[in-house]
Amino acid sequence: MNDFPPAYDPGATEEKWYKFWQDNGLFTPDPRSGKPTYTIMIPLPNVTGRLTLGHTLNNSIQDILIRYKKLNGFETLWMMGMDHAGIATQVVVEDKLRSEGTNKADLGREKFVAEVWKWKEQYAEVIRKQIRKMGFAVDWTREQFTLDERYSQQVIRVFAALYDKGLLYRGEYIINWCPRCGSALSDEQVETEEIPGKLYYIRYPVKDSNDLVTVATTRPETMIGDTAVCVNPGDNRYTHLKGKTIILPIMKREIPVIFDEYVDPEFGTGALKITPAHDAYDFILARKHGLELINIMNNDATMNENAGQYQGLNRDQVREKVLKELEEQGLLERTEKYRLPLAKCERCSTPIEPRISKQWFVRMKPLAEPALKAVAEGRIKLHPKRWVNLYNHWLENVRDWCISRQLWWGHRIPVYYCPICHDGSSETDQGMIVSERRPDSCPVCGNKQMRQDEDVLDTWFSSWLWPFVTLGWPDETEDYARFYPTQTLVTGWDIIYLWVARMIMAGIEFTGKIPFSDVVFHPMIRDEKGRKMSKSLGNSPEPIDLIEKFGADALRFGIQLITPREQDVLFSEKTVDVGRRFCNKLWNAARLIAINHADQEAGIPEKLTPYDAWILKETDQTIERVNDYYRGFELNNIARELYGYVWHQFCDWYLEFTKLAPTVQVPRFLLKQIIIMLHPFLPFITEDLYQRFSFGKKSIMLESWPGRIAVKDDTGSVIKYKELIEEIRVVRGIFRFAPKEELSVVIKTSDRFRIFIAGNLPVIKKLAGVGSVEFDRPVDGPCATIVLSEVECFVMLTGLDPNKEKQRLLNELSFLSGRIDEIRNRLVNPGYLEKASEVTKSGEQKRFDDFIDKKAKIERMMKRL
RNA sequence: GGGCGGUUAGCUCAGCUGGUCAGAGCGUCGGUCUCACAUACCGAAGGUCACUGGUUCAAGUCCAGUACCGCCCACCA
Repeated sequence: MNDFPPAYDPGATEEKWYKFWQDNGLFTPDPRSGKPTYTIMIPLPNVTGRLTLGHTLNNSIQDILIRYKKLNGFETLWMMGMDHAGIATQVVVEDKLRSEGTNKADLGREKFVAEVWKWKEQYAEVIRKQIRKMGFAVDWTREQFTLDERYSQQVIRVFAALYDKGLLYRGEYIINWCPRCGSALSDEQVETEEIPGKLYYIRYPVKDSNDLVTVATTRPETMIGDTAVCVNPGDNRYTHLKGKTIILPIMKREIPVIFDEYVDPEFGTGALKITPAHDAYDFILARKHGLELINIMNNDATMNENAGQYQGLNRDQVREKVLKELEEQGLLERTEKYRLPLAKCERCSTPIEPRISKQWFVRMKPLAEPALKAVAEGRIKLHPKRWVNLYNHWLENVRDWCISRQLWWGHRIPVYYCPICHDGSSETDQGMIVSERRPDSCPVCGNKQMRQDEDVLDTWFSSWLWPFVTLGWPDETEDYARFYPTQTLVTGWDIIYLWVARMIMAGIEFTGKIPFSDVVFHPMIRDEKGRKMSKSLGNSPEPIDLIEKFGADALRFGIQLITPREQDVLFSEKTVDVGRRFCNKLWNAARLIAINHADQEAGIPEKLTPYDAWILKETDQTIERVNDYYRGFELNNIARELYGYVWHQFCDWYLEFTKLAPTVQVPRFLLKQIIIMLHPFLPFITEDLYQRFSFGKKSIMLESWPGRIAVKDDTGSVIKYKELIEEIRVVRGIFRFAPKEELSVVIKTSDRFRIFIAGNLPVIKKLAGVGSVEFDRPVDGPCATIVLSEVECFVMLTGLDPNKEKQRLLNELSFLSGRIDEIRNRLVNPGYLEKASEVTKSGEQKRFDDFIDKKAKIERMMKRL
C-alpha cells in the first residue's frame, strides 16, 4: 500500500486532476450532442480584485449543480467570464497611479485606458488561478470579457436599438454624483447609512416686512443655491406669505414663496427651503413651479462661481462658514440633534452629491412589465420564494436608469455631435447621431469633425446582456440555439436589482425569451461573530490560503455544510476543518476497501448477505433524499445527508461488518456510488479515488448518477442486531466494564433472530466486546437486562453492583411510563380516533404495544436483580 | 413609515404539507493508540423549541400579538 498513504493529501492531487479535466475537454460541452443542455452563466467577477469567500460559496454552488447535471446526462455549459467593472476598476487604477505620483489627467484618456488594460490582464490571471484552484468546471474555451471586441459591439448595438425604439433619452436631471469618482451613479449604486447629524433652523427675512420665516435643514450650505421657500397650502401659519418674496440671507437674492402639498407641516417648522440643483425632490418641485436652477458646485463638490465668496471651498468648509455668518447675523435660530440618512458611493464611500447633470437614461417601465409577468407566471422561479416580493416591489416602482458615466474605462457612448449643428442643449437631437459606427460627417452640414460623447456606459449596461451575448446573439449560432435560454442563475440577493432583474428585462426585450428559469439566491458570508467580511477588520480569509491549509474539497464541502437557507452564513475555519476530516475519512474508507476487497466486482450480485441488503437499502434512501434536495437546491442538506450516511452508516457499521463477515459483496460497488454522489462537492478526491480503483470510465465526470436500488431482502435482523450491539455497549459504559473484559450474555429471542445471531457471532463478539453467548438458558445471579422487541438480552454482572443496574432499569421504566401515558391519552381521544389517518393510527398502536411489551419485560427483569 | 428573514442543546444549524421532531455537527466530559483513519473509535451529559394568547383531540410545526437580532425599500427637508 505504498502508493495509498494513510492520510489524504490534497496538495498532491488537486493540480493534477484539474489539468487532466481540462486537457480532456471535460469542461467544454459539445453543442452537437443530442443530450439535453444545462447552462449556468457565472456571475461575472469584477476584474478589480481577487475572489472572496462569497465568490467561493457562489461558485461552488454552481459547480455542484453543473457536475450533478453532467452526471445526470446533460450537456453542461458553465460560461466563464469577467466584468470590466467600470467605476470599481477605474478607482483602483487611479489609486495605483496616485501612489506612483501621477494621475489620469496627466496620462490622458488613451494612455490611461491602456494602463487599465494592463491592470486587467494581471488581475484576470489571479482570478483564473483562484477558479482553477477551487476545481470549478468552467468552460475556458468560451471565456469572455465585457470589453471584448465582439461583446462591446453588441453593447453598442443595444444602445442604438434602444434609442431607435424610443427607450433611451438624454436629459438634465438630478442624479447621484460621486465627487470622488467624478461620475454619475445609478440609484442602485448608492448606499445609505444613518448617521448622527443636526437639523438647523434658519431664519429667512420676508421682503418689505419685519417678518422672518424659519426653515429647517440638514444641509445649510446648500442655501446658497436656494431659489424658493415652500410651505403646505393648508398650513394656516403661513397663509399670509402668499405672494410674498423672501430675501435669501448671505446671498441677498430675492426668492419666491411657493405652496405645495408635498411639504409636511408636522416636520421642522413646516417651511422648506428649495435647492433645485442639489436635492432630488426640490428639483421636481422646481420643475413643477417653474423655479430657477442654480448649480453651486463643481464636479469635485467644491463651490463654483455661483457660490460667490465661497467659491473654491469644499462642502464642509462652506457649511462652517455659512453657519458662522448666520449666527453673527442672528439668523440661526437653533440647532437640534437629528439622525439623517447619508447617501454614499458604493465603491469609494464618498458622500453622494445630488446634482443636476445631463445624462442618458433608459425608460424602464416598458421593460419592467414583461419581467414582472415572467416571475408572476412562474416561468422564472426564485429560490427561496420570498425574494419574489423584493423583485416585484422594485420593478413595480422602477425608475429610469441613468446609464452614462463620466469615466474613461468602459463602453464609450455611441453618440456623435456635430460641432456646428448641435447646440449643446439636451432638448434637441439636432446635429446628434446615435450610431454603431462613427459617422464620417454630419448629415446636415457635412462637417467632418463629429465629436463622440465623452462618457461611457454603466457597467451593468453590458452585464445585463451576459446570458445571450456570450452565446453569440444576435447571430443564430450553434451555441445560442443550443444553450440559450439557460437554466439556473446562482447569485447573492444583493444584486437582485442591479443584475438579476435587468437580465430578465434584457433577455425578454432582446431575445424574446426569459434568460433562465431558476434563480438561486444564497446568503451573504459573515465572520463567526456575524460581522461583515471586510479588509479593514482583517476577517476576510483568502480562499487560496484556506485551500492550501485544508484542501479545495474541504473548503467546498465545509462551506456548503454551514450555509443556511434563510440567514447569512457565519464562517469560521472550523467548518473547513470538518470538510478536511471528512475527506480523510472517505480516503481511509477507500483504503480499507483497497486492502480487503481488492478483487471484487463493482456491481450488485444476485445473492446478498444480510449486511449487503441492509446497507443497500440505506444507500437507496440516501439517494432518494439527495435527489429531493437537489430539486429544491438545498445543498446544505445534501452535504449533511451524505456526511451522515458515509460516516455513520457506511464507515461506522457497514465497513465494520465487512471485517467480520468477509462474505460481503458490495463494498466496491458502494464506494463507487459514494464517490459519484460526492463528486459534485468533492471533485478532486473523488476523481483520485475513481482512478485508483479503475472504475471504468476515463474520468468520474463521465460516470452516471446512481439510480435507485431495489432491495427485496428483509433487513430487519441487521437493524435489530445493530440495536442490540449498541445497547450492550451502553451497559458496558454504565457498569464500567474494562475495555478488554469480555461479557457473558444470555439471549432469549425468536428462532429466526437466534439463528441469525448464531450465524454471526463474530460480529457481536467484536463490536460489543462479548465473550460468550448463550441462548435460552435460565439466568441466575445479577444481570443487566436489555429489552428490544422480540429480544431479551441478559448481560451477566459478575463482580459488579446490581444496585446500579436497578437504578438504570428504574430510569428506563419511568421514561417508558411517560411515553405510554402520552400515547394512551392520544389513543382514547375521540377526536384522534375520528380524524387521524389509518397509517398514523396503526403506527401509534404498534408503538404503544412495543412500549407496553418492553415495560412488562423490564418489570420482570427487575425482580431478577 | 412600509416590507422581509431569524429567534430550537455551550456554539453553528436541520426539522417539508401539525401526531417517533425534540435532532446533527462542533465543543465539553469519561473511556480506548482495536491491524482504513487518534484527521480515529466507544459512551455520556446538555433544550419546558424567544414570550403571550388563539385554532385543534393534538403545535418548534398553523394564526395573531409582543420582544430582541439582521436586512431591504421610501422625496419628510
